[in-house]
Amino acid sequence: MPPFYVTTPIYYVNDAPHIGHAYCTVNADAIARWHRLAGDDVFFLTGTDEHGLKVAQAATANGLSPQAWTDELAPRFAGAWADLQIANDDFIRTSEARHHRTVQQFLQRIYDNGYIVSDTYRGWYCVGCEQYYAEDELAGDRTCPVHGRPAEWYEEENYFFRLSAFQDRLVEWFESDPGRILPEQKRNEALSFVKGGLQDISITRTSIDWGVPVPWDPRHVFYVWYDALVNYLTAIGYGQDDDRFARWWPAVHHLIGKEIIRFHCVWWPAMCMAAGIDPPNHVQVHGWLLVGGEKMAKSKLNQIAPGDLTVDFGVDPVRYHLLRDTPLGSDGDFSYEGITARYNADLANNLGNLLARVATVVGTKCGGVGPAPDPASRLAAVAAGVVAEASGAWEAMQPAAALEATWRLIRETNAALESAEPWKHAPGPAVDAVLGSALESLRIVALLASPAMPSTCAEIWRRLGLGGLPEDRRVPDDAAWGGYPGGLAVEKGAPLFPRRQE
RNA sequence: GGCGGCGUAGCUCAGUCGGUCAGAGCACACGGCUCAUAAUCGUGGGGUCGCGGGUUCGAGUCCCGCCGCCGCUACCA
Repeated sequence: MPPFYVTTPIYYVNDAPHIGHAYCTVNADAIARWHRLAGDDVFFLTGTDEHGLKVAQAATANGLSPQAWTDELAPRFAGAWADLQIANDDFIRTSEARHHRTVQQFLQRIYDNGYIVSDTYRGWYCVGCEQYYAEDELAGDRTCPVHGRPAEWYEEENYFFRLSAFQDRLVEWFESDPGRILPEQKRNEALSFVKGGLQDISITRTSIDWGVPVPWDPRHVFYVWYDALVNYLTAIGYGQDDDRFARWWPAVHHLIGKEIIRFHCVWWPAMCMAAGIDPPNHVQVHGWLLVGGEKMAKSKLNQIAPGDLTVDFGVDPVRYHLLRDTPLGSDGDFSYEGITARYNADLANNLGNLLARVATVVGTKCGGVGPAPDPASRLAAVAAGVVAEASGAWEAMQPAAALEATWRLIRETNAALESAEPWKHAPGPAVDAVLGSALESLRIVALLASPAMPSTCAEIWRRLGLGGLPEDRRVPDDAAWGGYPGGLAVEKGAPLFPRRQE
């Protein structure tokens, strides 16, 4: 089985989980589920980023140690993902011992290779913020934009990563495979940044101690980004289990938001090179899920918690909407009108209603026993085309396109019923052929849509009378026309997606 | 300022190498059906493919200019 390693960024634990986080995580989950369905050996990783000044400050403000503080916060993310039926294989926290060990090993290696050097960091520093500011970030008279008091000129001995040494190799990496960073626009953005020249980066801090200690100089801790990125290696046994590491690396797919392109497409591959391992195979960049045209932010009070939506719409409809309405790469704008429209059109009217009408007619014309599909049905060709298109789209990390293709089979099946009108005819082979084919379409839809809506598709599977779960099947083999055996008891059940008013 | 991108039906968007490319879904209108969650099916778009030039037998699809919008231009988790 080919290895398929997919990651989300580790989320900064000081944030509350919101649908922007959920957007990325659900996409990664659906893609992971698709690859499991395709028979790949999948490892899906997410987690939390817990170091850094702001976390330490928040902990202090709450009268807790940073560790105790993050122990309280991390489960909010893990819990949010459990609620959304996210099937991650591991959940990593950067404060874990295993991660500290890997960071130290990895960065020691880079140090030994001569790519981390001691140098002096100079800049305008605000004591209140405990932070450096670039010249143009400061207000008039070089005052801190937050505190309004003058920043001070500081010089600090720091360790620097020699990013500048990797410009040529990074360009080579970018150009060795046009699919390295997708979509192409983001790739070009990152590439032009690299071509514009790279400076060395300060990667350690002495001002705080909530972080991973620098092994060769314990007065320092690593700057959060330099420890955070390494999580992708920690979880697959870097330095601990060489066979395991070799199985998953560099066959990785990093799913990230556009705001962290530089870290993942420039710093990270360079760090890997410096440590003597291959850079990641693929970085998939997604846009932002906006609310009212703006990025969600604590300060704007426009964050929407996933739980607020799932209580109202259900888990699978929320997952479906996130996957279907915002293709990876572009920004999306979340709205209740948007999710409601999608819910009614695609889930209630098309999918839910199709299952209901077919189940009813199977009940009246076939005594509730689902007939076998017609091998010569017009839908067979439609289904084959849909399977091919949806598969291609999932492979290309385009869940929206995959689902759009899948829904074409639903529409065609509704149309086929309309033209055959089995409810008007006496029971018999002709009616059986039409209804069996409709059931077969639903079976294939349940298979293809299961990465997006695992619970719903399992329920459809069950109502069709099929044993096991869609996720136990394999594509493309089990998506071939004719897989529905017939002779199974079909259950109508309550509406899968009750239509929503307004 | 520099580099890059975008501007196609009311809405969200597809449109590979220039020649049925003027499309899909939603919304809307009309008609059919009444098995189904007032769901579904069919039919309907006089859209200057941002504006103006150019190349070509022929351009959303290539070139130039203009207008409008957006992203990046480093040490922020």
